[in-house]
Amino acid sequence: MKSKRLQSAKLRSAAFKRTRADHQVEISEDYVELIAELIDEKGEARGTDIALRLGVANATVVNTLKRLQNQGLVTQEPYRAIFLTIDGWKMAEDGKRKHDIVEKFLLAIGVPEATARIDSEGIEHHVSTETLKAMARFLIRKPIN
Amino acid sequence: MKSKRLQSAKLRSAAFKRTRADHQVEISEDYVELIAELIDEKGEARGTDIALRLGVANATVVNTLKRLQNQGLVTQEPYRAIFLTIDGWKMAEDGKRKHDIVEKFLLAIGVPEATARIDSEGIEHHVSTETLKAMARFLIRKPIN
DNA sequence: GAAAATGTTTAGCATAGACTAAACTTTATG
DNA sequence: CATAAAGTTTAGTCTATGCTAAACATTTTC
Ligand SMILES: [Mn+2]
Ligand SMILES: [Mn+2]
Ligand SMILES: [Mn+2]
Ligand SMILES: [Mn+2]
Repeated sequence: MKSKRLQSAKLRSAAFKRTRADHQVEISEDYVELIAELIDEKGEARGTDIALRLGVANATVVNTLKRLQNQGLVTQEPYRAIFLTIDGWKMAEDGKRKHDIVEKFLLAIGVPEATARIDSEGIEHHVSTETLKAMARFLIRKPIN
Repeated sequence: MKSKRLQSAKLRSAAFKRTRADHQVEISEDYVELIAELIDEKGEARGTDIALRLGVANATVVNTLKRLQNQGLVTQEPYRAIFLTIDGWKMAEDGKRKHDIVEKFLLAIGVPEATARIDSEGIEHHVSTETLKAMARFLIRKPIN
């Protein structure tokens, strides 16, 4: 009982710290995933399309892309389309895989399609490898009915 | 086919917008839930304990509590404990209920305990009423084994 | 009850992510 | 090919969340 009390602050803060860490990479993940999507769909990713799909202002995209470039996830030149680096592609693919599993999993437990699309956009970033595995296991055993 | 394309930017941005909205209330939810927890456990909530459990600096807690006070979620006086308003209690209780369902649900699909504790801290804020219902349904049908 | 320990606030700073408005560049159109 | 439209960047601002270091207040201890 006492040991549980004593550890509880440390245990508790570990969870909050993980959530804060998740939030730091969340935007990067969404951007690269979206850029990959646009390249796949339209052949190239332009700032305007990113802004439109994210629902943010153009200037916000310009700002964030600068950071992604500093992080080595994208390359860009003025007035040109945006490209992903090797690291960017890797993050995009991992992100898409995770996103798909989470969304399909929500559908499998009976969440309506529109809601699954919306909720998975936020949930995906807080799902650890172990939870993702559990979701994937569930999907194998009990596919979408 | 075309209509899907046309709607896709709007549909896509709706999901991102919801996630951004979730993030705006996330910290408030975690704070009031934690404050309720401390009051329950120790009889009162002090800044230091909040900081310790969240894993942030004391000054950060002071800052954030000012905002929560402006939002009408807490009341406080210098060098005194922190209290929840009616609205604060409501948010804390709703938050705890949601958090519990998410955590138990993760356990039910086979996520290890430590991981369920950590992941639920982030996931809880992105779970809509419908998804929460689906999780609750699942728990009734298939309780933790 | 004075000194030390603990708790709390203030001050100053940094980064991320959002916005609007204005400037500039590229592309399309008449 | 000149002008209009569309796309992109820059500049300036705001809020939220975090930090450290220093000041201040309360509580405990001797
Ligand atoms: Mn997302
Ligand atoms: Mn919670
Ligand atoms: Mn939380
Ligand atoms: Mn989140």
